[in-house]
Amino acid sequence: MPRPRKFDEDKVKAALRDIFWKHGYEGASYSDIMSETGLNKGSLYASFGDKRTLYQHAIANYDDTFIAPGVAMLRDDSRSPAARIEEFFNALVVAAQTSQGRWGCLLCNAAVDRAPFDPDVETAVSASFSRLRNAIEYCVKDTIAADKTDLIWTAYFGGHVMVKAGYSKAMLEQTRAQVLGLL
Amino acid sequence: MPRPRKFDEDKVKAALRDIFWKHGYEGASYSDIMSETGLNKGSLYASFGDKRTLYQHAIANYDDTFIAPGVAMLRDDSRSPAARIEEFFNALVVAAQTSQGRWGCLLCNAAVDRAPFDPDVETAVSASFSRLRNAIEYCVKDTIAADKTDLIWTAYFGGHVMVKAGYSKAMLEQTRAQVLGLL
DNA sequence: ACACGGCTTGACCAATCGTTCAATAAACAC
DNA sequence: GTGTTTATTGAACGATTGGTCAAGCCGTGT
Repeated sequence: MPRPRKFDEDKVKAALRDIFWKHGYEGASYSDIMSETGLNKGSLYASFGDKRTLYQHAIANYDDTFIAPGVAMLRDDSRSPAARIEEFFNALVVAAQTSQGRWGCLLCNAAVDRAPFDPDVETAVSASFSRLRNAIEYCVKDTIAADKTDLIWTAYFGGHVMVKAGYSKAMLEQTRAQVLGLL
Repeated sequence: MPRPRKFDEDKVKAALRDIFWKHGYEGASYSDIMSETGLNKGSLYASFGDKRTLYQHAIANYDDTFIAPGVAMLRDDSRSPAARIEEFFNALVVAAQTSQGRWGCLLCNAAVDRAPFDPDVETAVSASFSRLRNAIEYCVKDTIAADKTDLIWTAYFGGHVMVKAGYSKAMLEQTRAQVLGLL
């Protein structure tokens, strides 16, 4: 049998996610990728493929790590819809005051800087977006904001743009309050 | 007296705006810039400066051409607030069905892919963003949505993210309708 | 102990990146 | 026409880009 790999595949994928999250697709170079993953190009190509494929792994890992739990939280009927939406928008407030938060949302970044040039990215991003939309729809379906799913949904991603533009925690708290005012 | 320039400065700036709008900062190469502006590198450097400066010209031109008229429209008291907000969000619906619309919003793109790495971009983008926010605030100040300025504002830019992610006209019409439902 | 075969390494590739610059072209003042 | 001054040109720069590959390493099954 062959020599086994000496790296942890999940750790490498998490590193890839963080690199592209922070630098964007074009902004992430192989020297960044090599130093952050601890692998060199040969191993990266042999194990994962080219840069486009690395980026797809990053998006998939982001979806697993951040989007899926968010969807589950929004669909958790044991808490009130308002509490769930509040927690959802808390992510924006927290993002505005942490350095990692300033990376924004990887899906949002991918939609802006990569989706127009890579159909696979467009497919993956819009799939995650839609899953989140459906979770919001489910969460608010029995409230007076039942007909405001898309508004809440787009405001959330707009908030991530504001975070990247440098707006403060206070501004995002206002947005959160106004969303909560809908229900 | 010196030899006069043989290019139209405004046309070059408009070309710069379109190039960065379409390709992003890192995605726009000098071969793109040269072919679209009709100038070669030497002239570009002599007349405008380095790539960072070219990008600033692009943002300034976008602000003049698209943001300033939008601000004026939102502040035009001769029409109803609802009509003005509707026209404002029409831009998203139109964007979703035209190829140029798929470029998204240059400010939004700049916030995502460049603001975190260039303080001058962050300053310019957040200034334009805030001008738009204030115009929305002015527009809705005497309506029942007077306390929903930030929600409308973030939803607008979130909508541009959705356009880049490939969502259809129908989806953005829904968002527009839900925004109009606020007032 | 030995040989097999995938894993890892680092040098190497052509292409392109943003930038610079010396040489040439051209319009004005005289 | 001549001289001055700036605009334009295109070649060249070093650095870096994403990608390849042959050589050696090393855990495994026999």
